[in-house]
Amino acid sequence: MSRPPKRATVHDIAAAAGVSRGTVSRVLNGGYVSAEARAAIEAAITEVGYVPNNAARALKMRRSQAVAFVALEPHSLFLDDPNIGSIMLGANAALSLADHQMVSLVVESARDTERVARYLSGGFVDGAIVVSARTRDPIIKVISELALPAAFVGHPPELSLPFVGIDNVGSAQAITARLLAGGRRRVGMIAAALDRDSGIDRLTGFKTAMGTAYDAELVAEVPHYDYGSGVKGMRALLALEPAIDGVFAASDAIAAGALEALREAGRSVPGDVGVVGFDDSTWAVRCQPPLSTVHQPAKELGSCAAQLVLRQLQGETPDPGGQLLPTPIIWRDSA
Amino acid sequence: MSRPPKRATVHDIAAAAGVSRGTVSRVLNGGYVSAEARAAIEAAITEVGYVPNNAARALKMRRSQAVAFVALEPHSLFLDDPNIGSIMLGANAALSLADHQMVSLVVESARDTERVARYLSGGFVDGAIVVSARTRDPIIKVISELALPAAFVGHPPELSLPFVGIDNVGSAQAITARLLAGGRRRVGMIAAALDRDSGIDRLTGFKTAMGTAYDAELVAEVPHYDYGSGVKGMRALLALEPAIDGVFAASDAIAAGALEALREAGRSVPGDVGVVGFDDSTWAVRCQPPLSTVHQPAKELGSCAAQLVLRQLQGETPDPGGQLLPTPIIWRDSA
DNA sequence: TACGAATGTGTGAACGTGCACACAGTAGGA
DNA sequence: TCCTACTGTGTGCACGTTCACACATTCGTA
Repeated sequence: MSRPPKRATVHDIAAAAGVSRGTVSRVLNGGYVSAEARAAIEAAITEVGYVPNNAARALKMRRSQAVAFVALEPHSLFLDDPNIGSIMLGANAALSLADHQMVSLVVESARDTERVARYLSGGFVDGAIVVSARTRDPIIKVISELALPAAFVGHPPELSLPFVGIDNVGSAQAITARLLAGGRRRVGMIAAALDRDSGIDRLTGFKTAMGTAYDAELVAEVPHYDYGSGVKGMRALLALEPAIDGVFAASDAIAAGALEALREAGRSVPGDVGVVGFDDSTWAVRCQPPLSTVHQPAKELGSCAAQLVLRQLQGETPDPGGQLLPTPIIWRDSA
Repeated sequence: MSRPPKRATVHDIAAAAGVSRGTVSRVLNGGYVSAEARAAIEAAITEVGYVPNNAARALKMRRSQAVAFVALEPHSLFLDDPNIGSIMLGANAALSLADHQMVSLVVESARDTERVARYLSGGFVDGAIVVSARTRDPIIKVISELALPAAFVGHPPELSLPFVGIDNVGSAQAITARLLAGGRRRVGMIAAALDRDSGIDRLTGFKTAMGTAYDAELVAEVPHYDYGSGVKGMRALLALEPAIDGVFAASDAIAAGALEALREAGRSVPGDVGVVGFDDSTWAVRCQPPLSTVHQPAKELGSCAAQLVLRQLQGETPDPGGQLLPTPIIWRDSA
């Protein structure tokens, strides 16, 4: 193992400028410094090529000015979820404004879990934004034990931890209601990810909107929010109820798959069957016909989560209730 | 600003176990320790709830066991590029095996550039993987000035820095050649991102394959690798040359857009027009018909870049020539 | 007996930073 | 004149860790 080359420190600056370390520190961090001393030190800084050592600063200050963005289940997140990129960019923008560095950590294997837990607890970050946490994930335990300032995107796994999310129940209910208002009689749902709260909540919203018309037979359960699941789910629904005339898909990707299955079966959309999705992702506009769907404010989710962490960093005790962002319904041609 | 709560240190362990700091350190890092002392210390560790302080360790060791994954231009990267997720996961897997933490940094604004440069130079990371670098990006300057062990995914912006990529020229040439072998006469290209080397190289490969049949008129230039650009590009080509019977799209997303424009124009694929893409992303299989395309080994690109950094961390001087990964052609139905 | 090697433990220093404190000089008001 | 306030600078210590070194004990062997 080779050690990195030695770099200039405040001592070197002080020696080059003919002052003491303290004065250099005051130039860097503010304080009473004479004009001559300041000029000499600033010249010395560029001369010796000084870059501050974050590790030393973090050790002394107990602050790293960095916030982790922890992506659990990144495999499905990065490959299927259309929102993760926007959430990250939203969080980064908010942290950037507060001069904090966002560092994304990916937890894929058990090995990752342990290492990330060490990383979070080791003083390299001041707080964490956690996406896609499942209840009882080991990372959550680490965060609450360390009392690390944190915010969750999505439903809170522990009631005491702050989070930001969307009202999956209400949104699902609203878009289903609008589908029904169009005069549809036999309306089904392709429900996905029923091991996640988002999946469960969307199903709950659907049930609520359907009321007495709800028929458990007309719910096709699929594992993931992806295109392939949509194709399979729609085929299953068509086999079960050929007279189906409306479908709420738990995601846009599923809806796109459903359109494909409907095309196979020779049904027209929205003529024979109305289809609505969820997410307002790139899928929605590229489908034929474009999807009516629920808009997810992904960027805002990211920036709100970042704000939640930043506020804790400033000593505020966060509102434990969490925060739900509005989700406008986008009406296009598919229903 | 509230300070985080005080946490247990090696001193606390030593006090609890009735030994000295040195012995605790030997338990943690290896060395001669008696069985009793070891047992007492291990009990004390769990008792006081000790977690090592990375900042202090990094300061002393001049090693953080972390490698940065720097995403430049994340806006287009995270929203348009289908490969970035796989590249990240590949890099993370390789780093994870070597017990290194991957930390992703996003550079979107000028403010980010400066902060990330500080972060990279501050001792929080031992090396960096850089994706989507443009020549003369300020980050590149920082990396080469600091002599930070680094690897680039994509073409090298400086010839002296190691990189891993694919042979864009050769791949574009190969798939165009196979398109021509099918008997197509009037073959065009939708070329994108001509300010990036990948975009330029794919165009060069196309020209080479076309040889004397190359007609600059039949190249539609579009800004990005996305769906919308594909629709516009194909419309332009159709307007220019209604008899066009083959198209090489610079990405799968563009190819998908081209299919849409062809459907609008009432052309059948692959009957009237053959279409090939690039990337082998999720677009390729969800299109109707599925796309013939060039497979990008995204996961391998990530893991190779990680290896390149890890090897430098172990003192090897890297092969400055870079490394090109094979890109198999996937033949489906679109041509 | 004496010596070196192997095993086990404690102490001091250092990594680079920021801050509390001490100290010096000047100015202003009671 | 003395006390206080303000400006400017230097010194020592602490953050939590690792490592070199010193020291102690046991054992095998010349």
